[in-house]
Amino acid sequence: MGATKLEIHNPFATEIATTAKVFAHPARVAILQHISQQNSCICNDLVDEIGLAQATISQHLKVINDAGLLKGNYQGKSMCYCLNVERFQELQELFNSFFNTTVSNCC
Amino acid sequence: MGATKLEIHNPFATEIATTAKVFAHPARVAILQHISQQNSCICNDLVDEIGLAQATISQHLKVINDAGLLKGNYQGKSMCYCLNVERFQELQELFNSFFNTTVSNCC
DNA sequence: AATTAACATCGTAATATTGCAATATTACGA
DNA sequence: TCGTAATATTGCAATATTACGATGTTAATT
Repeated sequence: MGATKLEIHNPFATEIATTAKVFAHPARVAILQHISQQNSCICNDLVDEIGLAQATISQHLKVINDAGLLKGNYQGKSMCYCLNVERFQELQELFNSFFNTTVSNCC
Repeated sequence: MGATKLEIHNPFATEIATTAKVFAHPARVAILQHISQQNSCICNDLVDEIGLAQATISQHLKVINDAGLLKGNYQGKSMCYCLNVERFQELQELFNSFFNTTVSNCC
């Protein structure tokens, strides 16, 4: 054995874990920060900015996108990646509901 | 190649990612939930509760503990695991500062 | 149509994580 | 101190993730 036993855990725990995974790699966090810091739509200066190969950045973008965190469209030849703020806030609330319902009752 | 290139990312991104990893497994989230839901100190009924082997639970507890999230002490023969609420809130604030500084400026 | 720029996808190697059995270790009671 | 219950550690197999070169795809430009 070795793989994660996803099916045995409660849906909320699974949802939190799935969401956390998106943020569990510094490159993805850095990509989100960079997209956020630009005041115009940004394409793959991410490759220069983050310092990983284009294929790798693209792969990370896919993970972020699969979480519903991107809105993209074509502008000329290059993609435009923007943050899906609504979804981002949804995830923030998910985390906060986890944090806020987890308390200590002993010691 | 294949391993995470940790050194190339900014410290904040690395910190968020490291923290997120703790929550990036449903078993660890479930463990935190369970510890939180008990009104007395809890030991390894976690094994029954979560449905993983004792060695596996112990391993996950180590990850959670390494993040500073546990306070434990011995009670009779068994460990008492409690949430370190201060640290937990610290991490919540860390996440929120990430969420709150990440915004969308385009599209 | 051919070229080119910007991405995406595929294949694969390197590394990390997960899970468990087996084996320590630790702390208590007999 | 011996036995036992609870937990930690070790070693290893299975699986997942990360990274990148090579190659495909798409859309604008020539």
